[in-house]
Amino acid sequence: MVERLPDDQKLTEILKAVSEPRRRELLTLLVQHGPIRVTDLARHFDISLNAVSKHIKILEAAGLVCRRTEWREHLIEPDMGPVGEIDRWFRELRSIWDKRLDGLEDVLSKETDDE
Amino acid sequence: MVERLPDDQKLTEILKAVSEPRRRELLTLLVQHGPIRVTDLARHFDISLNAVSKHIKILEAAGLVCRRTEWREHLIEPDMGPVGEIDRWFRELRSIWDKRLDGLEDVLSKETDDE
DNA sequence: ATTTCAGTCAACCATTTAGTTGAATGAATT
DNA sequence: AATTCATTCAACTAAATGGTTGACTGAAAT
Repeated sequence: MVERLPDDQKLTEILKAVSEPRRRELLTLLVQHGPIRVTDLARHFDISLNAVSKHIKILEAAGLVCRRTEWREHLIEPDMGPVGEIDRWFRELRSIWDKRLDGLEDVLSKETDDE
Repeated sequence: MVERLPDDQKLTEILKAVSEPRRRELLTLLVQHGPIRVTDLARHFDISLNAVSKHIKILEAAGLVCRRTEWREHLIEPDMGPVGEIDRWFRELRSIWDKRLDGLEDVLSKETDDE
């Protein structure tokens, strides 16, 4: 069986968050615009304010966004940090891949025929 | 309104594909193991062969995996290529962010308040 | 000729997801 | 006192998702 890494859950949360096109748009607007209120954010999209609010909660849970609340107004701003987790995963995967290919060269020198 | 990039759809496909923990496990096993048959792949997981088959199709559609079919036997092997798309997206996002921060310094000197 | 086998396809089910509308909250403004 | 306002919460709907079981295919092995 395949071992499940401990940070798997967090990585899943991050990846699921950014796999939604609208959430990526949201994120893009956030990095372009900087801190912005939920309502103003919603104005740029053709979905309801509520939908935007929910998307933000998901981004927030993933740590991709943080919120500074000042009574009614919630200032939302992006946090690129968690995207590094994705990068780390990718890097690890590639390292495993490379390691295997290195090992393969040894096998090739022995001429062990296997495809 | 927010502009939608043309490669958005492909990126979504890739991200959705890897956002599924089991698919990441599948991918991990693939890079560790190299080309492997669907059935052998499935043996490592506690879900049905059919479920694995479906996951592979999704990975394949995203270009993360390719398949060499030889009659009944389908040899599956990973392709890290598309993960670069994720990286590119991330990099672009960060570049926008950095650009904005640079601009912000100018704004701070002018003190033009605008939301 | 029958069975075995690797894999997909099809139909179905339960859960999650993205969206909606319609409250409720409670300070600030009128 | 009544209204406005920014946001979330709750309930609902439709669609997508991940899983299952049960065919089906057609060469190879018995």
